[in-house]
Amino acid sequence: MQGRVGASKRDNNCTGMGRAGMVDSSNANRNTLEGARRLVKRPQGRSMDEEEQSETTSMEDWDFLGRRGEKGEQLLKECLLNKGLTGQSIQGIIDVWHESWKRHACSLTIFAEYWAQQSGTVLQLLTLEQSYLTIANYITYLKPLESDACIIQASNTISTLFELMDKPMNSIKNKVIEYLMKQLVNRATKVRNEIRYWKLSQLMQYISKQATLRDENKSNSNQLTKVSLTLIMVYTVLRMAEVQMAELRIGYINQGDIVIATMTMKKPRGPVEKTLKAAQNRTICSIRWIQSWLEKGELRKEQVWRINRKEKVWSTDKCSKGVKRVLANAGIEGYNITSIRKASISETMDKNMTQIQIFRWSGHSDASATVRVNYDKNYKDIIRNILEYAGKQPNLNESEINNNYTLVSSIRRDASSLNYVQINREARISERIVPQWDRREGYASHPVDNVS
DNA sequence: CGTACATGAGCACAAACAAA
DNA sequence: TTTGTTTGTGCTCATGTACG
Repeated sequence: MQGRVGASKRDNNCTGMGRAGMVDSSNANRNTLEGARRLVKRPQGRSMDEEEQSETTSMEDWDFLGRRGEKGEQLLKECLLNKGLTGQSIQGIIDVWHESWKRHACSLTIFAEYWAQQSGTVLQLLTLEQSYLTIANYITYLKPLESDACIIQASNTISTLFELMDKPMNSIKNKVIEYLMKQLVNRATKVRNEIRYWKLSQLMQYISKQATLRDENKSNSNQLTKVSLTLIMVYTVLRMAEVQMAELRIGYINQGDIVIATMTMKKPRGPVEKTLKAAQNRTICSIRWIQSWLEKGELRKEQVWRINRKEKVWSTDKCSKGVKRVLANAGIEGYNITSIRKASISETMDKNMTQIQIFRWSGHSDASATVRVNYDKNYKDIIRNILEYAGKQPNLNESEINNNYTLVSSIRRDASSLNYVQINREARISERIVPQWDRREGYASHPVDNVS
């Protein structure tokens, strides 16, 4: 039987959409696509296929039924099924995509519409030789129609699709595509402003004040969740999405230990476990806050924010908004969630922690490059001061500098954070001299860590 | 929810430097 | 001058976050 369960379901859906005001021409095009799909299907109709049908077309496999991404999802699955992947394998790929899946699906929908308009078929996509020509024409077609961000996304998505279809890389990404995209990408690049971040103390003082409310049992569960979430972000410098999918292990909470187990999606990716310890100051102790929150008992303890398909607790959106609320209440407005991470890291820098310690803690893999772009913005003014100072007092000798010690030392102290690049360089040199030194273990005990 | 915007890792390339 | 090596920089793309 060639009419697969999923296909017939989609057919129904399509006619439904057609009635909802689809223009005639595109309806016709859909038919060519559908027709081609059946043609492609037929030679593959083996006994294997029978098994696939039941497992790949059950209801919950369609994430975007009746939504924007529907045709994209359809296209992707058609292509990959025809490539010989099982439904389960495809689902595996989709699961890995996390946040990206939504975007890929929507973006592929645009491509599916374009391809249908070109009277293209799935079969043609499968046998396409020089994929970059298709991509290039597609990009050119989109240029007058869509925003820069949309076209960049479209280009990324379509090359991902071709990659998954095992087309050679040099037929997907080459100079033609690069040049076509250049203008768009340049326009989309953010202007690097100098931004002054808020001080962590501002947030901590606010939370500290809230602790009285907490102790008097006047905070509701919602508030406790938000503050706990914020504190976890401050202490662990995990990203929002990472905290949101985290599992809290509270077996040793009475000894003042909570383990946060999660996954990082940004590289270096993989499982991460961070331990929260009880802090001396109980008003801003994350353990105390989490404890009070759990005592409210509205959530299942081991899966605090986790969302699976059935049971939704706090989505990333909700978490993000909650934390922003806390920031706003603390008087920190107009900053995004990631600024917590930056504020935390900047705070440790101000306190003269060594760069290497900081980056081991924050999980950056190439510290100097990351910092160069993101965490030195607060110091631009200080640098300006230094330069101006040099201009005003060109001929100071050592004793005169000492006379001006208060000014100089304050500048020096603030500027000490600027030494990170040199410290890193020293670290690299040491590594070469002592080749047996293990990179991962060595950072903690290495003498560079003692630089203050 | 769909889309726009932002971030960060890794890569490729080029500048700078060193050695032949 | 040519060739080899190290260091620095910009670009790309996957993915996180914000916005309307």
